[in-house]
Amino acid sequence: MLRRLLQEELAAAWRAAGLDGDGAWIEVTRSERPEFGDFTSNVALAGAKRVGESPRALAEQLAPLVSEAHVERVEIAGPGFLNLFLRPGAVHRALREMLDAGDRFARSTEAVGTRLQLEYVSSNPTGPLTVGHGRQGVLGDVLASLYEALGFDVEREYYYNDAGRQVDLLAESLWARYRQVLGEEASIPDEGYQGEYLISMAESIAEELGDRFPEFDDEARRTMGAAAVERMTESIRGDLDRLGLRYDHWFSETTLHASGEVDAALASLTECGGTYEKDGAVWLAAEERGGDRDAVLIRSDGRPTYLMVDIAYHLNKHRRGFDRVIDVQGADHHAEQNAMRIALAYLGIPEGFLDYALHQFVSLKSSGEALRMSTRKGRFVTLGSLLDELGRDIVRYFMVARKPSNHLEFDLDLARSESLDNPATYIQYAHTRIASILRNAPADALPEASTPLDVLAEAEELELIKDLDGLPDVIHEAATSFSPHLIAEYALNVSRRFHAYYTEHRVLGDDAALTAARLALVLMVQRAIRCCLDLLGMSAPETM
RNA sequence: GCGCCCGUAGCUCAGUGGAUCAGAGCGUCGCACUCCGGAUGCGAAGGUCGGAGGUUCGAAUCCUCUCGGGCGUACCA
Repeated sequence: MLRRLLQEELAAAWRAAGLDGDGAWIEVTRSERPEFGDFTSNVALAGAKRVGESPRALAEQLAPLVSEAHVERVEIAGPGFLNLFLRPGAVHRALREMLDAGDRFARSTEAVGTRLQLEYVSSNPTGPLTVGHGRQGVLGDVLASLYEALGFDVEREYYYNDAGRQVDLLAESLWARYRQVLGEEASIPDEGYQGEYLISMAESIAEELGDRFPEFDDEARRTMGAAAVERMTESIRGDLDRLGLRYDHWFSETTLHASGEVDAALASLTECGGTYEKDGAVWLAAEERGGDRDAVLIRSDGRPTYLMVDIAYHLNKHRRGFDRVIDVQGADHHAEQNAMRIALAYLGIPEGFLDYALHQFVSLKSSGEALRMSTRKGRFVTLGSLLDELGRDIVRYFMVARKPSNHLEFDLDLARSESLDNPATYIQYAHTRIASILRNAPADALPEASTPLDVLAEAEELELIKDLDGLPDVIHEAATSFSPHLIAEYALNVSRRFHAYYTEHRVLGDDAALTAARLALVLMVQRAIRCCLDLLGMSAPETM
């Protein structure tokens, strides 16, 4: 990678100047404009304070010490930036290395052996998945792929609860719908599920069972609950599958209760001094550790709260031997995170064990109208209906193209567009177009390992190569800052640069040497785009 | 009231560990094809980066205040 290469050379220059330290802190970035060279370093600006010299003087001192192996010349600009102009040969060598690395050119081995678990969606089987779950699912899945690209051993987990109070409420709501279908007056409980999805379910149950449950007794509760959970689980799994989300592990909350892990977690917490009793309930002493307020762990009626069970769940994750876990959650869960961190701190689990990747909500825009989502109130657009209309690729792209911390306004008009106005289509088209070039290329024109690349002299070609060369950095940044949108943006940029290059320069021509080199270049462009599409979970079509 | 997120071009958004940061897409207007997939490309117009102070040689970026929007602030999950 060119950036790392230059970083090392600047560090070498730093040492050659007899300055303190190894220069590992030096930053090198792609230049914004051609007149600022290919890469720029802030070494003199950031280093000035370290050695007590003026940035300008330090720059003058370092510039001549930069090796000429890759750098043609160094210019000092502005307050003391070092602008590095590469020799074309260095760029060609970078392309050669990428070609030689094959399909794994953008992957890293930096984290091999580290076990990471990601948990996302984790919706209970009490209603259909919404577009909000869709965003979380894509976010989680793409993060998982990104971490895999860094070499992590990643496990994707879905946590759910198919028993307890919420399911009872679901059962009662379904029973009320069922009585309504049979022509009776029946009302859904106040905290129940108002969604219309229970109506069609009630219809088929009424047809199947007739008037067998006039009262909401124990048997009705069990039957209704089981029927609702079964159908909802089926619906959820179907949507996840269609969105391309595959899990390694499904974790049922019930097992935590059955195994005694909830009780055990409470006991450990108490042993560590993290709990106290008040008003007949057991509380987490959060304020003592800097939390906003203490939180109930065991209600006065003896039932554990969601938080208590979640603590047991995270203890379970830790026991399973993961080095790190990342929970992907919506912004509405923010408050709970502090309590969880404090609980884990009490239990002596290292701070770096748990990370939260937070995301804001999704609204849909179609000719100006926006819908808010709420499962309980039954107001939402389902993920399923969105998939029906747009398909996996488009849904995934739009879900992940925005920074997670921002609200996502899903532009249905743009998503529906089948033309290249649609960025998802535009990127895929670049891939397809290259596939077409490769199909048209005569067999003897195809590049080989020894194909000379130095005939690639156009500015657009060198820029393209530098872009390709930067992909590993983009992947690293996207993973570690929980920012998969950087991949979408990168893919769009490379596609744009390719389309412009294609219009300006012919790949297949009379000059055999030039044709072979250009084929090597576009092959690499295609590989980079395919890598991004793979990471995003989108297809990379050969034809469209 | 308090906590978190967000306010950047008509619209949707990148950029927010300082300097070389005023950017992209869509929309609008104009231009370019005897040729590898025109489902492409090039260009133009368009913004006092919500507002006001402050720190600095330098702020969309850091600090304070303020306005606007979202989400929390349950013995719900």
